[in-house]
Amino acid sequence: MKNNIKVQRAIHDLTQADLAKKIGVSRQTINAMEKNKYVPSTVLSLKIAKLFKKPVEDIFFLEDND
Amino acid sequence: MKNNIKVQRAIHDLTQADLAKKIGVSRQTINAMEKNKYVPSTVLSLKIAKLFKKPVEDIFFLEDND
DNA sequence: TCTATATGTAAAGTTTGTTTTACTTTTGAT
DNA sequence: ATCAAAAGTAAAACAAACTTTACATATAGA
Repeated sequence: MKNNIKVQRAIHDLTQADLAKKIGVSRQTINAMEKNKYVPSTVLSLKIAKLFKKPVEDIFFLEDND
Repeated sequence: MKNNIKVQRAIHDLTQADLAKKIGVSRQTINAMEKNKYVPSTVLSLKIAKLFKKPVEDIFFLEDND
């Protein structure tokens, strides 16, 4: 799975730390998500999508190996 | 977080085992999700949404305590 | 009622998400 | 060139997702 959180952050002018605070996770969690180190929970993706006012599918993308 | 997987299954006439097989998890995982035993990964919610041809937000819902 | 299929549940174990702390590297402004 | 803020990274520890096995309960049809 991939995501475009970094782009959404840029659009909304948020640092990783800002975003982390807003959705209630650590900054490292945001960083790891952006670097595709792991797959976040559905609660996290829903929160991020809500914050950025986009559907989950516009931010997180399935890949062939998923 | 809540979800309406059971309803979607009914609409598509799928058993828990059917759905489990289609998205590549165990039947108990589907059962536990329906009973809100845990929060699935974003890969799972994307796959389920894709299968049911609905946005993730139409199947999974944030609650106040999330 | 008998039987098959679907669903619920539980425990143990493995894998993976997430936090915390801490340090390094990059970037941008002065 | 310097400095501060932002981003990258890593290891240890903990929490949660997910699997496997196994059994119990429900439901519907013959």
